[in-house]
Amino acid sequence: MSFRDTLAALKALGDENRLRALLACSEQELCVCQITELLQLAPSTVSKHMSILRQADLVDSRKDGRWIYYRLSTEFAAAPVQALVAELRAQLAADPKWQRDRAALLEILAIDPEELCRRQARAGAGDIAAACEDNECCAPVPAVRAAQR
Amino acid sequence: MSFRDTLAALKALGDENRLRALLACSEQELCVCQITELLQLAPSTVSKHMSILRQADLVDSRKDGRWIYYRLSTEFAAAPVQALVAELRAQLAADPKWQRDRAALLEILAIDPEELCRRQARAGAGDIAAACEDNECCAPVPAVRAAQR
DNA sequence: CATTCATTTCGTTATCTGGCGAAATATAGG
DNA sequence: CCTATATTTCGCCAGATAACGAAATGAATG
Repeated sequence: MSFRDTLAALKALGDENRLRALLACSEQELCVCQITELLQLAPSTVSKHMSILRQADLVDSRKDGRWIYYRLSTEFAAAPVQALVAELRAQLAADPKWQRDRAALLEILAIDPEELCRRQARAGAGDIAAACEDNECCAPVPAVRAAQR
Repeated sequence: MSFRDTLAALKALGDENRLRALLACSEQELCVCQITELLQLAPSTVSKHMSILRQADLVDSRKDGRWIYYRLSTEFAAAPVQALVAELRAQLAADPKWQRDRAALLEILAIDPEELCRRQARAGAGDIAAACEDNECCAPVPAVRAAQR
């Protein structure tokens, strides 16, 4: 656990979307399309973020067929960060922003990943972005809600 | 302690020079010219960094005449970060990079701040940068060593 | 009250980073 | 083997950020 490693971990955590992704993965194992749905970003962007988190030893990845699942690293190389994430989860339990993510996550998890990917493919580009109006948070799961109508 | 505050703290820590400055300040109270000497950056740059650390509630500042002293915040608003910094200091005790900083810090602290500032003013621009050759770390305290010859 | 000087603020510049879409990769199913 | 599809890699662009020097600020000293 060197200075360099610690710095990499802190850099990785110092981005809003990566922090949200990490916290989500700390709840339970998630595949890229689920994180994509949560963060409302392009799959390529999410992939990049997860790659950064993985290189910082903050998440582990597991391949299952076409899907790749990410989860909070069980034994971080970055030990100081482990304590941080634990504290973080405890502290943020009441935070509205994180609560919204948790709620969205429940909706996402209710859908079969295969079905989720199909909806995302159908949504295409453009529709999703338009659904997000308030800048305070990311809109909860447009593709999901669109499909519910 | 909100998501937003935590994120600000993590962003603040995700810069190499700020992390070094914070760790140095966690050892003991330091004025800007001392941190400037440690990091080998322009005073204005250091001032900016310390401002970011202060806004993130990671350091406190104290004014004493013309000098402004910074130290690790005693009771961070960002509680999770407090645990992190404590862990960090313990883990990094053996890290070569941090050891170099500690050694440089001892040299710097041996000099009266007033004398240190005078030397920095005399060194002017250009001389200092040229002294740093290896990219692995920042050269230890050119202004101090130059004066020792 | 003018000067000195430690620090901050401001404006500019070069680099880094996050975002996207298109193309590449890899895996399941026909 | 060929297609469909989940993810990654690549190339690019816009906005963020770290660095500097110059000018402003504010406190001690003559």
